[in-house]
Amino acid sequence: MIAEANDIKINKEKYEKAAYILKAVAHPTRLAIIQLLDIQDNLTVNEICETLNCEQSLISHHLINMKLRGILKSHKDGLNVYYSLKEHEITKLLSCIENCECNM
Amino acid sequence: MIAEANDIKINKEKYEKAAYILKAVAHPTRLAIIQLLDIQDNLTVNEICETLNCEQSLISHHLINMKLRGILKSHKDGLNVYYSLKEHEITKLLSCIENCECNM
DNA sequence: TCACTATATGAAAGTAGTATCATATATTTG
DNA sequence: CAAATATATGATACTACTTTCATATAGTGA
Repeated sequence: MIAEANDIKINKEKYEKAAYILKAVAHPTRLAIIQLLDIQDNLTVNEICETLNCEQSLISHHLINMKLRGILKSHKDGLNVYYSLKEHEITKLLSCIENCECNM
Repeated sequence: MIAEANDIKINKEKYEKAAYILKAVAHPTRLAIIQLLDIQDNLTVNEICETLNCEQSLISHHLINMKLRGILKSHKDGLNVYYSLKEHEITKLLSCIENCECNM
């Protein structure tokens, strides 16, 4: 067994947490939402739907799920609910993948 | 519609590719495999199984899938198949997520 | 060649994620 | 209060992913 192998077992929980976040992001529409909210904070559900040309209910499911996982935050004002990234840091996932040659 | 919105539509293919890679990685065992191979190249299937305390066939499925997606590479020598990361760059995904506060 | 080991394969079962639709809730305006 | 609008919810169907198991393949050494 290699040197740091034990660390890897111990880090099981770390990998579970990371996978939980990665799963929430590993979807084309979700990535588009993240990119969109990186460019501009506080977009309404409708604005996101229109921009991505996607049905309201589906976008709502995506948004709520990502909020649940701590990727997005939202606040309500009147009829509208405004969504933003909780951390712009998350967009680095995308650039990280773009820098990888693995998808060639 | 906001300024760069068209770019986001145009980048649809980019998001699909990125999601394809992210999906391959968004699993605790796969993350552990990646971390393991980051520490040490050229591990056999059995070494990985033993270290992660996981069944051979399951690990094999994971490895083959990640190889298919260009995340891993392998070469055979005798009975053994040695797997490595195709790009160590991919491990930055993990550190990127760790730096995010989203999973708190 | 036979037995042994390492890995891969493929089917089946189990589980999780995604899309769709109909409808509920909440807010605003007339 | 009724109508209109924005968003959320929940059930269902659909699709994709994961695990398990039995077995195949391929290489090694007696």
